Amino acid sequence: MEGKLREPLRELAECSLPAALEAMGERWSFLILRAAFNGLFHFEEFQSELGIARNILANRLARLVEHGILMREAMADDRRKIEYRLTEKGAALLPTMVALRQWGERWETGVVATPVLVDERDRRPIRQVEVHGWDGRVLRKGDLVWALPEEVASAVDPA
Amino acid sequence: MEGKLREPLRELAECSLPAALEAMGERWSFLILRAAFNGLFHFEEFQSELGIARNILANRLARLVEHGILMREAMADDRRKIEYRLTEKGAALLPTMVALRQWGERWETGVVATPVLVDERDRRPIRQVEVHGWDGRVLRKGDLVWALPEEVASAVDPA
DNA sequence: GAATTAGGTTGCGATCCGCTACTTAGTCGA
DNA sequence: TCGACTAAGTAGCGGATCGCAACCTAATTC
Repeated sequence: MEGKLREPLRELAECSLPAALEAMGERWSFLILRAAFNGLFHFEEFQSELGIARNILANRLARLVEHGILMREAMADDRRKIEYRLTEKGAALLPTMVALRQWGERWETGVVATPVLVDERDRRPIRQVEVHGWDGRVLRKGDLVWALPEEVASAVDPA
Repeated sequence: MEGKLREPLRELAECSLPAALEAMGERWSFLILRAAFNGLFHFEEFQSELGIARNILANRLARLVEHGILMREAMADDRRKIEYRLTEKGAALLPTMVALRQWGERWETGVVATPVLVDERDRRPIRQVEVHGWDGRVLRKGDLVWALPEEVASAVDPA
């Protein structure tokens, strides 16, 4: 029952988790990302809201820009001001960030944060982020297997 | 259109993302977790597969045990051997880990990893991990708002 | 009881983090 | 147009963390 989910770790190069962590794995990166999701765009905003040291913040912002997660743009009306905003690639981290936050709520702080994240349309709380199979079933640890490309049932294939 | 998703960052204590990062935000933590998901249990397995320094590995394992993400248990048949295995809390990080990995596949390495994660039951690839609303809609950056508890539509409330 | 193995610990140099102070370029008000 | 101010960094430095190699200890095997 145990070793169902088994990836050949010998080929670490084939796994993109290290690559993702290369971009987002440093201290503060996720908190900066969250601030960007929350509508903060400027150096001083990040600095005062997060309480991060200025040189570290400068370093992280440069790194996130290098990795294409944030865009850096001087504002037209006041060219001192630099706007950092999420790229499509950065915005694509939303599920990861929400999943991590929900995990923290459930298992670390133990309380649902106030205010709560809701769907703007119906003002209901969002669902837990889960792993779903092709048929929509929620998959847990034991439901996953690694398969070679030729072993994968294709989407047009009837089951 | 921009600042839709806005959390009052002044109350950082209310957000559990920092708490989650406290537990999982250090170097190697996620890769150790992935190895644990992949059926590795022993110190030497982690060490040789990840190539992590022994003192750092010892430190991370102790930390993950402290946080209740891994369990540490000496094996009955050979009491030198220690088994580290995922707790329920650790297993609950699956969606976060898969989301991060999928993001890396899509945006960093650019290739779908081989082998591929499939649902054991139908051998089809799993879905992308997404944020869903109460009604099942996929929610993106602009679809989310923060709401105080009294503003949240309850599940029994008719829309 | 000697050799081996699992899981660490220790020491040390290199890197990273965080704090404070300083700098530089652009803007504003008189 | 000159001085004050502000946004976004950079520089210097002490402390913490990382990574490598060597060593250690208890349990097991021969």
